[in-house]
Amino acid sequence: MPRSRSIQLPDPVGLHLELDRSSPVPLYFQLAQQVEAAIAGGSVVAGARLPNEVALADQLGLARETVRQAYGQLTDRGMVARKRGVGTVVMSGYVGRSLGLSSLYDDLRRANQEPSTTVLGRRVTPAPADVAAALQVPPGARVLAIERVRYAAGAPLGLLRNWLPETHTDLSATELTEHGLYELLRARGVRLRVANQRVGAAAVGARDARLIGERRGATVLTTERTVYDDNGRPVEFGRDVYRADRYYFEMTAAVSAPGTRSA
Amino acid sequence: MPRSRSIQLPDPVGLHLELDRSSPVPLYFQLAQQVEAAIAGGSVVAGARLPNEVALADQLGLARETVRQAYGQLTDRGMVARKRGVGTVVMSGYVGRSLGLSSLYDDLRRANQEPSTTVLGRRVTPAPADVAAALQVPPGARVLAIERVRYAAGAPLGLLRNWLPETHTDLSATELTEHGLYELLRARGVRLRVANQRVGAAAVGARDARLIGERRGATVLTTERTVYDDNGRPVEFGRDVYRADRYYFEMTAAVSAPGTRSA
DNA sequence: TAGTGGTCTAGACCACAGC
DNA sequence: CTGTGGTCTAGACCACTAG
Repeated sequence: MPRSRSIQLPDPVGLHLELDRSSPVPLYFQLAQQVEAAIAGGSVVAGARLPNEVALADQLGLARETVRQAYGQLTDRGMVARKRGVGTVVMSGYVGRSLGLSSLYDDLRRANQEPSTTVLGRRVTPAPADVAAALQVPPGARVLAIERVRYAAGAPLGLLRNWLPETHTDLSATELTEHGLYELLRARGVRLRVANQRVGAAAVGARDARLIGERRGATVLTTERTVYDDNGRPVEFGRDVYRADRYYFEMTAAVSAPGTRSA
Repeated sequence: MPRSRSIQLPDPVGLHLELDRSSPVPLYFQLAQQVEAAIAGGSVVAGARLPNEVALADQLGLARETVRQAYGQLTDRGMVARKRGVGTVVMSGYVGRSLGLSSLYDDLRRANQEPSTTVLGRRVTPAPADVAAALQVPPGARVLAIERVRYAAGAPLGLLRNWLPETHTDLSATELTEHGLYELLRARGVRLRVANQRVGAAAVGARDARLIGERRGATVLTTERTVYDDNGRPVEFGRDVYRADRYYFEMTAAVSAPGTRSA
């Protein structure tokens, strides 16, 4: 039985962490980011134990709750699992790409797939009934309808159709060609909060097929999505169609239950 | 009619909440559940403002952080949005069904669709290479392979194929007919923590088509999934095939960023 | 029994929104 | 300015796991 300073079997991992107390970025967030980077970067292996809360709080001069908040964030994202009496362990199988509000554009860019976009159409038009319902505007209200094709590695990946309420009818085709839609909205001060998405499969129609370089009737992945801002107002409704041979969704879900604090 | 206190425009909603301090269920969790029930039950409408933290903490005799933890949980699930200087507002468009570890079985039961299951096969077999990799066992290791068809409203919905590591090779066909797989695992003390899932679309093969009452080549929604327990060990690998005309995935995602605390 | 996370408290100060 | 949530502290006590 080892006395004071010797370490046990699954020894806590060594991390060099540096917090900037003068930064506007919250301390718990800085900490979470750095630990996440260590995990994603491979410098902390799956199965490794992270330092316990008390020790880490002490080492960093933080309160224990602050460390817990950071660790809790990693728990929510499924990067680590925590158990009483045991510790905080790095999960295996983390794919990193939970279904956030990052657009496909962001995803691909991250994967160095060099995505590009062609804007097929951009016009202000009266909202069809289903779009109006999703955007919570009166049927026939002016909305911006956008149609784009996304390419990756030079070949078409999917067809993106978006509708935006009147507030953003001034988005230009140029902007849309060069930036992701959510990126543009964020730049305009829109704070995206929640997305509801429905993912299904279908046989593609003739026109859509042509646009994405498929045969009519080919299998495609379809999504329908409404995104809300922090006022709870719908800011985008989208219907996308992806080539099944070139795209899939990947997501990570972590359970939440008592004993599985969110922070 | 309440007191003659003059309220502002979007007045905080009235909730009758009761906490049981002697319960083993954490206070923040009880609170979150009750508020969620009020929202889901429609007694609190989208756009309504919830009581502010300080007032609610005072009313319930809780510390503010405890109330924050409850509200934070609702924020994570996309049910409410919170803004400094404004308050906590119930989001519209909440579908309730974020991609947790609930099985399709659970989902359908919740929707009163009366699901049923037929176990087509259940055998212990050497793990194929891909399954072994996902379950992190040596290729050829003994695993339990299950094949089931899920029915809803009397018609086949999808084909479920699961592989479990040696620990649970004793699950019986009877059990699997009567209970969801995750339900059975939980009953055995397995604590599911994280799932990685990949959703795609494909044209169904001849054998699978027959099993789900489709024509060969019909469009199906496919998923591939690994579920991990709280030790970070894989406890299930699954490949499912759903009829595209009868099933889709629906999920809610909430953004996380500083200023959007997880709790 | 010792080590770990889980819950909860009672404060403090700050940042942002809206009047 | 006031009201709201966002962050942080420094404790306390409890519950679970492992040796």
